[in-house]
Amino acid sequence: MGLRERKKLAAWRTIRSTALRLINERGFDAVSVEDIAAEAGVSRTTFFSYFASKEAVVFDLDPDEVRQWRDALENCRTDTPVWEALTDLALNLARLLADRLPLQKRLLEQSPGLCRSARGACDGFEPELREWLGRRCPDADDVRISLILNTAMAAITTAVDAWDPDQPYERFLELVSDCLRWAGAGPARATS
Amino acid sequence: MGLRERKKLAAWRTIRSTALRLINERGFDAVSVEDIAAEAGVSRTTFFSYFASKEAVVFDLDPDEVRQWRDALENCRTDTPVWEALTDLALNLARLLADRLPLQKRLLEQSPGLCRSARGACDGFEPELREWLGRRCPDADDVRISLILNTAMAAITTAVDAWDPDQPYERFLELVSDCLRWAGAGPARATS
DNA sequence: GTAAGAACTTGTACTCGGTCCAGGTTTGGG
DNA sequence: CCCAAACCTGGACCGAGTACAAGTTCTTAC
Repeated sequence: MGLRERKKLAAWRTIRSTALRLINERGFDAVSVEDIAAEAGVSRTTFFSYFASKEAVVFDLDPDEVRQWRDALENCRTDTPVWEALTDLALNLARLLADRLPLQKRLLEQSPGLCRSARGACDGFEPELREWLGRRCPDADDVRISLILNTAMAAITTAVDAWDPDQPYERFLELVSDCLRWAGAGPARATS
Repeated sequence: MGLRERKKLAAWRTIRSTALRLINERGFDAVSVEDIAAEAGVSRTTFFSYFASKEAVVFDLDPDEVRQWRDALENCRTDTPVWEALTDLALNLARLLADRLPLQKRLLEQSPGLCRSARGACDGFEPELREWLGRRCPDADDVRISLILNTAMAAITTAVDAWDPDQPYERFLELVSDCLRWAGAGPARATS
């Protein structure tokens, strides 16, 4: 890894941690991109060369995390039913994000403007997950694949919504697991 | 209905139809709020007093449609299983939106910026639907209610995504119906 | 070691969405 | 007919995001 790459990663992390600190202190809407850039010792333009939007600085994954996530996708067991494997992946991901998710959830609660883009944050995982699913269920058509994906996303979203970030993280993992189990079993059966 | 209200509704409809015409001609990103306001013979400020955002002018419901939707919610049969009733509601809503949905879908395809807010458009129905669901399943806890709601939304979203707006609208209704049936039955069972 | 060139940063200027407000106009009720 | 409330308007303002030209720093090939 050359000097250039190392510097880039360092800059990325500086900007991100600075941003999270400021936003944590003052709230998302009360911090401008200028504030973040200035405090991180970088220009506004540079900020936008690292993050596609102000929201992205809250939701983007660290390159390390991306690598771990890809590994999890690769080394996923193939002998279990799809929905179980999907649940494992989700729990895996949840553990991967344990550091930042409580903060993110707190931010979501206090500034509704972020909620919209939170949806978009999940979309980052979508293409790879879809490809994985396609490999995993070669006989399913596109609509079914999308449906499985979107249902799983909905379950995870529900877990995030329902979770109180002051509760221990274990509680969140339970929620993810529960929601996926319920969704997997089908809402039509569970209700009168 | 007084003159004031009638004028307001007329203005709402003028702005909306003007906006849809322009956006349809030039694309969402190539039309500014100024353009819309000017063409509708109204000021920019007034535009924002009618619509909360530029996206809203594409997705907001006509007051008439809102009334019809509320009616559908009220007069919903209570003797069928919840998921079936929910499916009926969705199909009802889909028929209600038959006029504009093809256009909306075409816009979604061509300008990805709209996709984000499309999610938010569904959120408009959420509070009332949630209340309806709560009345319908008094013994379910909040998380379960959310899960049912979000799963249904995911199914509908999937149907919208999968639908080609050049296909007849009947095809879309089928997709909605199919997606809700599959999601209701549970993705865990349908897959290996 | 150095020179050419790619990659990165920066300031500036611009567009556009969205908010705020003060003042003018219209409408409805009494 | 008149007053108060509701409505519309222009203008000023803020912040996100983009474009670009000029400057700086790293890489690489010689």
